[in-house]
Amino acid sequence: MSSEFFKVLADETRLRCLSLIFEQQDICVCELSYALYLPQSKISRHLSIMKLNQLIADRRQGQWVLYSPHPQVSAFQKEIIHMMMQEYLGQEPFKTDRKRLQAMPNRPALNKEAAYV
Amino acid sequence: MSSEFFKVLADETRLRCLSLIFEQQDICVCELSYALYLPQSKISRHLSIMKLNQLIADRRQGQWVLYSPHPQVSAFQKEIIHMMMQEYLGQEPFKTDRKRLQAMPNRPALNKEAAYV
DNA sequence: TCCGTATATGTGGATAGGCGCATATCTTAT
DNA sequence: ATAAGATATGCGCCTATCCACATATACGGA
Repeated sequence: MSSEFFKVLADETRLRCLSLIFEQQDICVCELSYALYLPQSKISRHLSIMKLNQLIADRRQGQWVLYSPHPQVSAFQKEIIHMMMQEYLGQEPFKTDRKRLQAMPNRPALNKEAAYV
Repeated sequence: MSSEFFKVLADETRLRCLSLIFEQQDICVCELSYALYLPQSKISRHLSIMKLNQLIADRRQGQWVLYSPHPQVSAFQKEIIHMMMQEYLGQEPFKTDRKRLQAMPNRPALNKEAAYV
């Protein structure tokens, strides 16, 4: 169905998560939950929808599950996601999401290189 | 809400109508209904959603109501709509919609210049 | 092994969205 | 005035979607 992709984008929580994932490349659920200030279960469910639709991929990194852009996102989808980011990153609630993430103490994903050792 | 625009795009019937409207500039409900082979009431309702969201505008032309791209569609929205068209026009059901429209007998909008006289 | 942290998911409830059918309104032609 | 075509919308139904809360599972450290 041609509208599937847009259905995935038709929720603000998903747009907020998606933009952080495409920015950070690797980010875990608790970071998203902290940045968006929303319950973990809500974040997790939206991530699973985007994962089912092949927009994002996940891999376990010890205690955490890191989410990243799916390697098979089409050029079309990538372009739209980037345009969406260009349009919205300067606005609320996207701006505050970034402020909160920056201010998060002990961000797990920042230690992901260390975790490889 | 940042996801409003994508909500409007999250329905295949609306994408099919929208692409015809942006292609034809002026098209009436019965033409869309004929091209998409869907009940008039269904088309009409989806048009009203897109009109509410300022993606399309309508004006009465005698017996018909002609729909066209809304003059205040943002650059962002316009780009996404054009990318959507580039992505989908080569596919079904978009292709068949165009075939049916081309084959429609007595297309009202084709006489719109005559109607001005 | 036991605990704390991180994540996913079952469940039920509330709401939104889409649909078909019938009907009201508007316009033109007879 | 009446009829026919074009369009919008009220209504009820059904399904999808979103949510909060609780719970299950997985992992790492003590």
